[in-house]
Amino acid sequence: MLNRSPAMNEEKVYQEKKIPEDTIIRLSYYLRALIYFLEENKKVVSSRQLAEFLKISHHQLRKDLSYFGHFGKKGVGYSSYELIDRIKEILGLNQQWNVCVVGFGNLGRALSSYKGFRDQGLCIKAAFDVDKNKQNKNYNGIKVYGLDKIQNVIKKENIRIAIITVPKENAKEISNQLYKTGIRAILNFAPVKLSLPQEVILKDVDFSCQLTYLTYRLKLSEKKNF
Amino acid sequence: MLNRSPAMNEEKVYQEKKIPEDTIIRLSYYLRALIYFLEENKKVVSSRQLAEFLKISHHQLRKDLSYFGHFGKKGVGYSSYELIDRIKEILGLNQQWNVCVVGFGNLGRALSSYKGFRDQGLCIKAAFDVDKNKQNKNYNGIKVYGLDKIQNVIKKENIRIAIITVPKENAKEISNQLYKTGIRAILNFAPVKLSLPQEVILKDVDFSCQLTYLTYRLKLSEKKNF
DNA sequence: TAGATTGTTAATCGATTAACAATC
DNA sequence: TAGATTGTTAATCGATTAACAATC
Repeated sequence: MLNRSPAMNEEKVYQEKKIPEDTIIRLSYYLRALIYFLEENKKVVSSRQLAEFLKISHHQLRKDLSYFGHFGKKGVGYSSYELIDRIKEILGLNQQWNVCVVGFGNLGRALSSYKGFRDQGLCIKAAFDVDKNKQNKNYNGIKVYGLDKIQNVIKKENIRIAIITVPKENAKEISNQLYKTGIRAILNFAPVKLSLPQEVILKDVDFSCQLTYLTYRLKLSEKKNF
Repeated sequence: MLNRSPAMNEEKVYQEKKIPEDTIIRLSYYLRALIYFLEENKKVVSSRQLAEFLKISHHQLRKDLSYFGHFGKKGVGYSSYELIDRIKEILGLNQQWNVCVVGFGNLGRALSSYKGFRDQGLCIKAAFDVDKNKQNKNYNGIKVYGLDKIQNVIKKENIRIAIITVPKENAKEISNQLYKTGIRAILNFAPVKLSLPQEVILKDVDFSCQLTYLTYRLKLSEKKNF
């Protein structure tokens, strides 16, 4: 690679192996399962039990965890409570993350009131929308601002993550604006490929694609049965 | 890939090579890009142009298409119009699919009014909710029914795909009910692992997981800068 | 101690990348 | 013909699966 920045070499110090994105996603599932087991008063769980519950292989679960350290006791299993803590630490969920939602249509509203976020340290601090009628109102404790307030509110509320739910025509411009205010992590629901510098962590969620995968598979299984 | 589904052996008879799920998802992106290019009056596109637009490699694009046939002209490229048609055919988007939404909260409403679906042949025909206040009303042309009407409406409207947006506590029961009425494809937004027979095509969408991936990466890049 | 279960290494599998012959 | 681009085969890369030694 040209122009390798010094930070690149140091990275190795912190992380020997590249960790698959799927592993990270599965970590969230492990966390959820562990919380469930703890609620059921299971204080120790084995990789087999967790894996069975989540319908994956126990090999994979142990392999995933092994990227990050040794969390279990051989012959015994994992302490639910401890492993929850460790996974939260790995995922960065032991701290609070302030989030904003840009675009306060149906989807923006849905995400703003989504219960699952808050107990993960994900805190939606503000929403933005062009529509004057929506502005300066509270919705489930979340205030809606005009787009011109993006810069100020993000700074003031120390927001690090943005969720884009604006129409696809406006998504690119909004994403650039967010970048300028210092946002480096975006969850994008607009069906467009955003053009942002590499340093931005970008995740696309695309409903149409997912539904279309279903139609593909349905069509396929029809062929099977003639 | 997460949660690879096992029904693969039988498919082999009808389909020589196993096709990666990611390839199918990318096909949706190719389709979208092609539609964009056609709107811009580009009647012929090369794999390089499409790939550049989507920020993937042209090798991958051609490889993906090669699973399904030969759609281009060597030395020339692809006819946008033709390739659109072929991809729609592959994905099953040349026919209408009737869909229902179970759970008419914010998210259910958001999906019901999502514009991107209809021009893909995805037609939301009905919604269901426990809340009596929501029932028997129209919302953007979509009627909301009580849960007791699931069986009847799905049959009557010839619905093949269900979207689950109920709270996690109710998702499993709803999914079983849907299975009993003949639904074999489900897009599940509830953060629980559903237990359904293998034949059911199931796709989970999990907002928390995706956001958490962002927190993980943000935390990681912070470490790098020391 | 015997049984159970972890953590890690090795083997397998599958997907992506690259190269190139075919051909428009 | 020369240049461009596809489609496919081969090479590489990476992730999953399996096996097993370590050890509670």
